[in-house]
Amino acid sequence: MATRYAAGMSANEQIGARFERLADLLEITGANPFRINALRRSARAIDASPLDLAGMILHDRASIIALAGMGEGTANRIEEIVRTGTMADLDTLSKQIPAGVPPLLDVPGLGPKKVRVLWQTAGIEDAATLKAKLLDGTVGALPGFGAKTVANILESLAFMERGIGRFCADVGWNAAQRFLALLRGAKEVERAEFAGSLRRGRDTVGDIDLLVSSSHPEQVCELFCADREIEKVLVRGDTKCSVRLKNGLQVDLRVLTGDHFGAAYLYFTGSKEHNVLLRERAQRRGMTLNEYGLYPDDGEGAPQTRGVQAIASATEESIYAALELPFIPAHLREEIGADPLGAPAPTLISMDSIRCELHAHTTASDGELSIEDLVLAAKARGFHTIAITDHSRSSGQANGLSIERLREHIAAIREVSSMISGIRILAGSEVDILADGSLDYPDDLLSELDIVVASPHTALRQDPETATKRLLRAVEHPAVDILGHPTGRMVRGRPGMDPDIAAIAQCAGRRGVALEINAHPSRLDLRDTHVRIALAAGAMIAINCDVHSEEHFDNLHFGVATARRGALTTDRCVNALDADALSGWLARPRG
DNA sequence: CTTCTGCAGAAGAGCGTGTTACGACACGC
Repeated sequence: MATRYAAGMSANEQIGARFERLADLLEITGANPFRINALRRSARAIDASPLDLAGMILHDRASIIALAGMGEGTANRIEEIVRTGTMADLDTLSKQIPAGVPPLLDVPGLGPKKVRVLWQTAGIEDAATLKAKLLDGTVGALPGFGAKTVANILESLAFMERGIGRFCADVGWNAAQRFLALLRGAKEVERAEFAGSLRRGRDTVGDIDLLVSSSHPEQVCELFCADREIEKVLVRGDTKCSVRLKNGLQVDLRVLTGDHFGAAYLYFTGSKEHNVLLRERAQRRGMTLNEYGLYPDDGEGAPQTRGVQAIASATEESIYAALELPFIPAHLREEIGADPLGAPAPTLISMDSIRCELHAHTTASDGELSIEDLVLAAKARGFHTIAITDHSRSSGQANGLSIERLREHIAAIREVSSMISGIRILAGSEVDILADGSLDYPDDLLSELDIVVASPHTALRQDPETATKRLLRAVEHPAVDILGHPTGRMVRGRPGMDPDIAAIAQCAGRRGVALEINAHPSRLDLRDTHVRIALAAGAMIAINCDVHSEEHFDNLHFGVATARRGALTTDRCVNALDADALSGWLARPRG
């Protein structure tokens, strides 16, 4: 919540943030929950939309209303923001509700009802006052607040003071792999998987959702809760546990029997919005869907407890089929933009389609591997090509190569190439795109290279217009093949630039330049929404690990997940080309 | 606020767990 209106937000995100804030305020006033939910849906649809909604609202209102979850009310509000720069009822509510009250919704254990009681009956208007009145006994005397609740809220506040929010995906990935190894090693466990936003491949995770099938849930919960990385067990039931690790990450475990696994996997993978859409669809077809299965809707409660035979439950595939839907890959279960449920899912790129790595560093600049070790590592991964792309001269902090050193480096790469067979080695460079869009080496040197990845590393706070011009100039340079980590953002770090991705992608498409998804979990740049925009504008996409050490090859799945979320298909990815097609691409005519 | 059924008005996902008060409610997913 603190990051709302932060620099680096796109125009859509700034509009979406207003909707989200209005929803928070209305929730505290006790407005119709369906209305609040609808506002949040609009906020997410606006955030994720590849369309320039502010630009469209005045002349193409109908296209906005046609999007899923967007109606007249949303269009009116967007128009109001565009015309007046503000939203009248948001301003009115902001005056009525003190600024410190909505953030209290973020305190685990507090929902809108409790926040409202705290504010209206105890005059608590911010986190600091809340803490004081928890400690002096004021809160404990309020209805609905017993000793346990007071202790839990204090605990939550202390946790929040540690400043931990969402985590980069790799933190979640590593924790999940460790727990899965533990669980899969237990004889009571038939199957264990991670679900949630980690399975959907988001660039950050708020917590980890683990799912186990077993006939002995209590023993599984006991094993799980005894793990030594756990700081605190938050919830401990017979089939459901929730813990917080020492690094602050929350991990939720749910145990079910195998015949329900598909329904549970679907439910815990989410997104929440996707679940709601599926359940509404089930209702319309006279069925009811919960985490145990898809059942005929006979109007009674909880079908799984009454021995009702499920229509589908063991696999996700069977449930989608029974709902007359194509199977929707986890990466597309976000209910975003123009992706209404029921549209046929594209055949997405997958890990085994990736045939080469086109962005890697050696000890010549800031990598850990020699040319030879890098090449052998790439060969061991089964790649037909590895591109060696050390930093250029301006990247002093990364030991970028001078013109002379690059010439020597090219010769050294050619020599290794003559000694190692079975993989093609490209002599390249990750050349800096300077602030004005020029490249960091002279043209004649760039033309000697087999491949050029051009990337921005500095001046990442440029305004969108300057950034767009800068990147366009790089894409138009005849030597450039790939635009590396185009915005320079760092996940949970810096916002990076906010250029007009559509314009850049359109130019890249014309010139045969690929836009990179940098697979490092701290970058994931392009991000998922950018990939959609770039594909619509006609660009090819690269998925590169930006290898600095052997383990970096293992980051590929993060990049592929981002690509899948952006609906990238194999035919639009340069890393999926076979060796000849890749050569053909690199030999394309340059204007 | 949006969507769907029928054009104005209703309906809107479903469950486990914990707290607080002992059936009901809030919360979080």
